[in-house]
Amino acid sequence: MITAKIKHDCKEELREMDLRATPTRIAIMQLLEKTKNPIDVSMILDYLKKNDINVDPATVFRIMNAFTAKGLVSPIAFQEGKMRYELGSKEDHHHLICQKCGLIQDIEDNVIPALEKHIGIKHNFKVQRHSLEFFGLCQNCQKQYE
Amino acid sequence: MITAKIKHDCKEELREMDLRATPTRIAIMQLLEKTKNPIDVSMILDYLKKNDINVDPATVFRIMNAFTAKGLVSPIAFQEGKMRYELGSKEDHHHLICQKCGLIQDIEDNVIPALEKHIGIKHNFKVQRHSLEFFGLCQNCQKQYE
DNA sequence: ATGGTTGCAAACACTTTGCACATGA
DNA sequence: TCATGTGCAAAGTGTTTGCAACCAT
Repeated sequence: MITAKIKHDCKEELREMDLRATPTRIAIMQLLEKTKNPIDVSMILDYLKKNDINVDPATVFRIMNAFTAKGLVSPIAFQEGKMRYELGSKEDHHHLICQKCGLIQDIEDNVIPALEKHIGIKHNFKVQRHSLEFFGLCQNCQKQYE
Repeated sequence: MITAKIKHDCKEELREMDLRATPTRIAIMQLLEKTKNPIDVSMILDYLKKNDINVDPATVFRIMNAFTAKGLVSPIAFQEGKMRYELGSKEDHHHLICQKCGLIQDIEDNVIPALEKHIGIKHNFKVQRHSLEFFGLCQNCQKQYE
């Protein structure tokens, strides 16, 4: 039997987090859900504008900070001088970032947890979170240099 | 017998890279050499001011960009919204960053190269560089929560 | 009704840039 | 000498904040 795929109600999800379900917040949640890659504030603004929701950038920053504080999203910084955000706090995946076309792929990982344990023991450092990204060339962009 | 520890002449090092050895650049090189942690521009400015070298921030940014372009330093971004720099392009170490006191420790690593090879094979992604940092609590700061 | 949210304007931090002047090789 | 480096001022991003108006509950 196939388990029912619960299409999560963003409105519910927000209220559960003590956040009021405003149109802007709902739209951002929907964007986050349908976007696989970490997105930044300007991408969010573009999306909202396309959907006739005209918001001030400051509001989006405030929303993303609220979402982060509630653990709804994880902030992640590539080396761009700005923050990106992705849904949830999926600790066990990392990113492959193509330096040419910007493609972002997720990769699963099982070696970092072991490394964290090792660090705890050897360096007496209590790891709370980590950040691991690989920068390079995706399959497509490699071809163009052959 | 002890191998002679060559105290590298910053002036030489700069000229070898086709960079003119100005007092500011020499001082920054010296700071980088004696500082173990990655440092940011404001730290560099503080240091220079203490040594009676009064420079414009723009100049320091230009210098760090030049150093980066020549491979003298590696830029590294923690999650702070600014760049830090460390000498050389030591690819095989990572950082433990204490979220409470800011202490930065280096750790050696041998597992990432294997992971990169695996990524190349499995995902057809050509890794050029990576970034790995662990955020948490150093030995000292852990004690204060006991 | 009322406390959380937003718009707007201003401010802040980091970084880059144009141009004239200064300086290292 | 003269290409390179610097100071200064201005501008460009990304982000935060204060305050009055607004709206979800």
